[in-house]
Amino acid sequence: MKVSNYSKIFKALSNEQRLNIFLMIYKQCCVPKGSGGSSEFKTKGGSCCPVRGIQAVFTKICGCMNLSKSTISHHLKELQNAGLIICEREGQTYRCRVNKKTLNSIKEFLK
Amino acid sequence: MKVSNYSKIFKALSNEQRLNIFLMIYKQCCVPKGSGGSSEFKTKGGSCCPVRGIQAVFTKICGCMNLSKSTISHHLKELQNAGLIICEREGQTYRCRVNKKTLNSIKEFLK
DNA sequence: TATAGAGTTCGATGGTCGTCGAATAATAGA
DNA sequence: TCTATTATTCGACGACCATCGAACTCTATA
Repeated sequence: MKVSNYSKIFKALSNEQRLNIFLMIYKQCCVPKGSGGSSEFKTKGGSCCPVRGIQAVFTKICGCMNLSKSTISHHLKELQNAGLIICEREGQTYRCRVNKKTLNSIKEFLK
Repeated sequence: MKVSNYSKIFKALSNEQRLNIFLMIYKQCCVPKGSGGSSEFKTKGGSCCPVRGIQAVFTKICGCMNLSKSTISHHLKELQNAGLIICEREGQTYRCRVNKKTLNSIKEFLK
């Protein structure tokens, strides 16, 4: 993979909100709203519900973040373009999962 | 480490030129000028000289990239702010090395 | 102290990014 | 086919980023 490709991947992860979305998909759970001060990324058991299985859904992500739908749609597209996630329509909803191939090549790159 | 911290690190690596500088320091060698098309990051034996030891120097970096001194200075600062490299003045020159601690925490983060 | 070399800071500029709301498209079910 | 729900696209806008050249500072040495 070219250097420019890796920089694209890093760019996709360089926005905090987008990184949160990625982690949400990665961990199949939601970030607490306004958790800026916490010292670690945490799962929340309250109003933000974990997503079953290996896939997170657009609507769930929207419900967990203070961002408009259009912004989240945009961020998901960026993550897809970078090859970090794979998304599929499933009826009316939209399911996303992490692309482990890309994740592995970053790990390899940083070795 | 906070999510926002990781996004900062990724941001530092999100610019292709800056990533090249980082790799140059990481690999203690220089990128060939205009190697955009190559499929991999390569060392060049020609006009771009490898830097001895574990440290790369400002001037060497300048000599290997088509960027102004001020731009390179700026990029080095960004890499420092992200904690990716450690720089020290040594007389008239400037030596940089990779901060392995940060590199390790990214690896851990992506695990 | 004068000079040269090495790196930094500053201000400007064109380009990209993150975000929004509104309008639109796609789908499922009544 | 009508309606509600879900997601996408569009246009706008302010903020941030990458880059440059010029001016500056710092250090070593003649």
